[in-house]
Amino acid sequence: MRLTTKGRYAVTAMLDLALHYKDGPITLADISQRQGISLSYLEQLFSRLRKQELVDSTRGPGGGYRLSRDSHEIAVADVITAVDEKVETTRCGGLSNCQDDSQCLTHDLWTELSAQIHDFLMGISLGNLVERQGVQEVAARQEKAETNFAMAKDVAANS
Amino acid sequence: MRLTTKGRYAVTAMLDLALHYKDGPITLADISQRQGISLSYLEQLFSRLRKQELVDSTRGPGGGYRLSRDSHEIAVADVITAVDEKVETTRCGGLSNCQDDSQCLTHDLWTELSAQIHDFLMGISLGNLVERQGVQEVAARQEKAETNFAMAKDVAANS
DNA sequence: TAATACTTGACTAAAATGCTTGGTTTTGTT
DNA sequence: AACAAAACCAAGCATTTTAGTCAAGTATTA
Repeated sequence: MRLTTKGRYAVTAMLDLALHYKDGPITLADISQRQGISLSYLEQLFSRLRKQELVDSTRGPGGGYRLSRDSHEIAVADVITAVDEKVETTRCGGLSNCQDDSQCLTHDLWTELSAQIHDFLMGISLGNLVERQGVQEVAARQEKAETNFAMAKDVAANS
Repeated sequence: MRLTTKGRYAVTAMLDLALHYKDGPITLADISQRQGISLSYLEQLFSRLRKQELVDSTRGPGGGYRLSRDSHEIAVADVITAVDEKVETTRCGGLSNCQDDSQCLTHDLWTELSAQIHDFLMGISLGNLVERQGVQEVAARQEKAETNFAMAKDVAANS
């Protein structure tokens, strides 16, 4: 399980789809504009996302992409593994060409940790994030308002 | 919070240190041989680990590295952030140069997810992993013993 | 039939990766 | 004092990955 900017772009784009689910098919041009990701890079990402059947595409005018299933049925881990091609993580190939016990030991430890991270991300769905945001949005607005207020006070004090 | 091969190398090396904690200072040459990581790459990684005060070094013959504190006091997240230099993750700089609400929304969502991953990895210490392995090691040995026994029986049966 | 939208592939600049080489210090041992 | 084992440092380098661009398509439908 890797976690790079590539995966972040994919997750961000998928979240955009989840947020605009009701608006029918979403064009990549829309996502590109909203999220500041280049159109052709999105095309690459969505090619993989479609092959993994995470999104459905509609061609022609009025077409675009939409999530293939409910946002609660798509885990963050699904999105990340879809765009990150497999990299051979184990140097010993998972079998018995290890040099000594120590090597296998730490490899096992890493494998276990990696599995835990994967499980963790499997437990978080796109819908999950969007929902949580719905709740926090209010709090965030309030906090922002407070900050703005504090800053305004500072400005006033320094003038 | 990124999660790349670089971080994996660092965690693997630190786990090696944790496992050989009793053997006094561990040389990078030892880790290099055991874990199959090049010496100079380890030097780069440990330069950062030392600056973050995750390891103590001793120079001269008989020297080497050891964990700066108990393996339970070092989180996996500590190790990963030590070797991964900061990358600007937010396109809008965290402030108000976002184009519209949608952009900020998904950025917030990603930030939240990233924070969750970080928290998760903060909750896992090196000692934690080693302990868990300690439990599994016995099981592995037993399984191995059983296999050896079965193989010995086969050999006996075929003679 | 033209516009819209998706597909494919070749290409690229920049960054990251993993390593090499060639040192310099520091320090225990002989 | 000489030596060797180690940490430390820095420049450079080949390869891969990233994050795109560009161009030339194909499919769909107003």
